[in-house]
Amino acid sequence: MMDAISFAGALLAWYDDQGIVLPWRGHPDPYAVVVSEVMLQQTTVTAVMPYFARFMARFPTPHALAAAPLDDVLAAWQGLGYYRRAHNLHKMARVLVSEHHGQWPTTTQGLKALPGIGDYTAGAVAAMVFGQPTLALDGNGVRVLSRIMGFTDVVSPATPALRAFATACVPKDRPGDFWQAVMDLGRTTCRPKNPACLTCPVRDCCVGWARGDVNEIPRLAGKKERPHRTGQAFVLHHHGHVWLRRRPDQGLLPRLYEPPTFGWEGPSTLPHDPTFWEACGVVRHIFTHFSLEIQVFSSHGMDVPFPDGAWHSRASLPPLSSLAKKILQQTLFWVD
DNA sequence: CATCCGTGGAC
DNA sequence: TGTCCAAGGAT
Repeated sequence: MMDAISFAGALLAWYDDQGIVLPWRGHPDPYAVVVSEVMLQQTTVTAVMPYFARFMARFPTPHALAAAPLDDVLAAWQGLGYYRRAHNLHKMARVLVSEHHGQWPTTTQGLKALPGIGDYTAGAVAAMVFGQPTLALDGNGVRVLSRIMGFTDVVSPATPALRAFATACVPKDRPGDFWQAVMDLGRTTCRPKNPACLTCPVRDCCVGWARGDVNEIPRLAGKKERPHRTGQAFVLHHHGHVWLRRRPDQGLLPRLYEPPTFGWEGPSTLPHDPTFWEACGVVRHIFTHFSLEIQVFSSHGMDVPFPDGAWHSRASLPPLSSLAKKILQQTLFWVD
């Protein structure tokens, strides 16, 4: 496995030379690393940056997070997506305080037992915070390592050949830096599309580059096609107030608020005839597993027209999804 | 193991 | 405009 050793050495040399600084790097506090890792799940560094800064200012410690109302956490998360992460992070803080005396587990098994921490995040925290030579295979790790190996089969973090090569790569003395270097290389150079092989610091170790089939690697499992849904939304606003209801605890956009919507989450009948409302056009939104087109209707000063929900002041709106904000903006209701 | 979970940016 | 995709996890 001399290839693995020389690859890791060249990658770390590049990492030291690049000196890419990120706000959650070099933190002695595991909490900052955990928060950043959870935010970074399926989310770009660019998108995470402002959220991380605000979140750490608002909830500086696990104790502060555990003591905060869930609605405050959701408000800090709104717009970032995958809201179950916010629920899990809040739950994680409470478990840490109540069951671990605020002490972080230091093993991958212990970390993985916490809500919101899976295989990747447990390995990443164990390596970056506690210096353990664990595997932290995410999308970057799979892409970078499979290209270096020239591995042309369908691949995932569970693929034995990939895990074997990764194990041979991880330097016992700098496992955290190694995985962060893999992330940096994967984001800046070994990108999914248009990889910058000409300036790659580990080109000489790369079987895919030598063979010229980097763009065919990795071969990922096929994705499902996205169905289309349609529905309606009714927006009431009056004197700087808007009628909102809270979504259920589980499922899509859990516990976020929205104007009443119908027809796109299963069978439902319209409580009002849209004919007598003001049509405000449509809002389109793309979720991971379906696309959505909502017809938006608005009316002013009506009596309480929906069984659930309440008026909310524009000055202190509850946590809203990006979809809810789009719908409100469609009626020229000022949000954000 | 397949499905469900957001969002915005790049091309 | 459509498509892909980004430091995944829970069920």
